[in-house]
Amino acid sequence: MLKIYNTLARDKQEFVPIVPGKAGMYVCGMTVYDYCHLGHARVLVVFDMVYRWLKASGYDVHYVRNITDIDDKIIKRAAENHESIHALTARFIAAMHEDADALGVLHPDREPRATQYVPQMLEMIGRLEQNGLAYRAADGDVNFAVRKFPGYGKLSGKSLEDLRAGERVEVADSKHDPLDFVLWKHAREQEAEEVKWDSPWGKGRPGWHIECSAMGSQLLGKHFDIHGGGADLQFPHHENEIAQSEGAHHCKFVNVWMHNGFVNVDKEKMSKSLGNFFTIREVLKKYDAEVVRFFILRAHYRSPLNYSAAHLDDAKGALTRLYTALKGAPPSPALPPEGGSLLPSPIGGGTEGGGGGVDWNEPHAQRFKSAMDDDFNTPEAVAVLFELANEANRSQSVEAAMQLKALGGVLGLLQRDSVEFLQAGTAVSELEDAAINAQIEARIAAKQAKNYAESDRIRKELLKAGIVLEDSAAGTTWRRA
RNA sequence: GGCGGGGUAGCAAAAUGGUUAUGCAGCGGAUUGCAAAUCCGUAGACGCCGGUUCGAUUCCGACCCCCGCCUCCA
Repeated sequence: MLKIYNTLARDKQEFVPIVPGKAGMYVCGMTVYDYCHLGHARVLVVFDMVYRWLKASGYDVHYVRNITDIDDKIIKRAAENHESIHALTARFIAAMHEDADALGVLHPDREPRATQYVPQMLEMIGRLEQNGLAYRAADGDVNFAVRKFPGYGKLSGKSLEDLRAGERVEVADSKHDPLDFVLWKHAREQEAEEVKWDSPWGKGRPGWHIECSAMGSQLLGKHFDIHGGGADLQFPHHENEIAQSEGAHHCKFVNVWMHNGFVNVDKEKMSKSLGNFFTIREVLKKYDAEVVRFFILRAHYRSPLNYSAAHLDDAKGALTRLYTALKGAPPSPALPPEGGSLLPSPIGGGTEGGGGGVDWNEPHAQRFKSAMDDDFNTPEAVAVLFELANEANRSQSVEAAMQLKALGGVLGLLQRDSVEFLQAGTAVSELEDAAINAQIEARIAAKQAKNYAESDRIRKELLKAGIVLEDSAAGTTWRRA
């Protein structure tokens, strides 16, 4: 039985899908005006893990992750670059896909862009106006009237009084209430035609919050199962989504709200404004993408995750242990189809996923399942992986190794060939495989001649270049430190 | 100020009212020409003060400290 922490309830609750056997999930994705940083990586990986676990649990999942391709920052950046917003967003959407693929993130079922759903947004704004929840302000904007919506604040646990008391926003005169937010922004003279759409309220463009309400209900229905995003979206973004959706449709919007914790740097949230962010591609120059994925999944999704080189090194060492245990495992039956990993057969049978299947009756798998069912407790699930690695090492059991690999696959990990992982490099100037092998040959010759001084010299030299040699009965192998 | 989340061994990170988390690092041993890897064993913890309890890191209360949201933000 899967339990999920629901922000709306402030508690873990049993997941009960609206339609038995199906799950609809919407996650707020990126605003594409720059490269994704590690904070974005966390959302991508965390909800990819949720998506995979729901699938592994046998749900027919419909996963929607949107792209915000029209907003103030995009307009600003495009103007700075002297390029169209289309050119700008196209570039960063491509970059985001590259980053997501590298991290083993499966493609969502749908990836709607805000600019493709303007008609649906207009329709929704019209409904809100009809329902007396939207009004046209003096400046031409259409705003949502927060105080007309009774449930406002239920997600974030804020009351309108509290919000007003601590108010730090400069009040836009045109708003009836300082907390009202914009649904439709009137067009500005100087703006490009590209960012102007016709509407019953004049030319303009959508406010940020309305896109998720419109796309969510369009693609998943007016009422769906799971909505996720970073913890910083809880308020106001998700609060506003609820107000818009429920205000327009008069029915519950989302059953389960999930929010992932931040990536921190020196205990502070990684963010653009603080300038303490690291882009995914920057980090991937130094660290293997799977190490980054493992680093993220090793912490619980709701906990803060502190980023530092030392922590990534630690994650690398841990993942190396897992892959080392996989050395004796048979090679993968096939490469995964889309940048990710094999999806093992769903719990309770089924053959989908082929040879990557998990034996769910095995004790480790049962513990793994219990952990994942307990609000996606990946740290616990990963601990089970290490116990399986120990088992595989101790007993030299191929079954244990295969089970390890299969369970790792549920998290999108451990699907590469072990040697490939252990020898994978990331630095620019590295020894070629041929050079390494030549050195190894030379060392073997020295060893056979009992010239240990020479063999040790060669090993030390390789170690300086980051190459660790391992002698065994089967011969000498190498990996990168 | 309002609301919310935390403080676990050297580092990272879970669970749990009484019994081994787990990974890295440490220590002892096995193995190795020496190593590495691996295995076996071992040490080390629950912010502070009270309370409940036969027993609390785990429940309750006070306190100290950290972080987040309240403004665009994953």
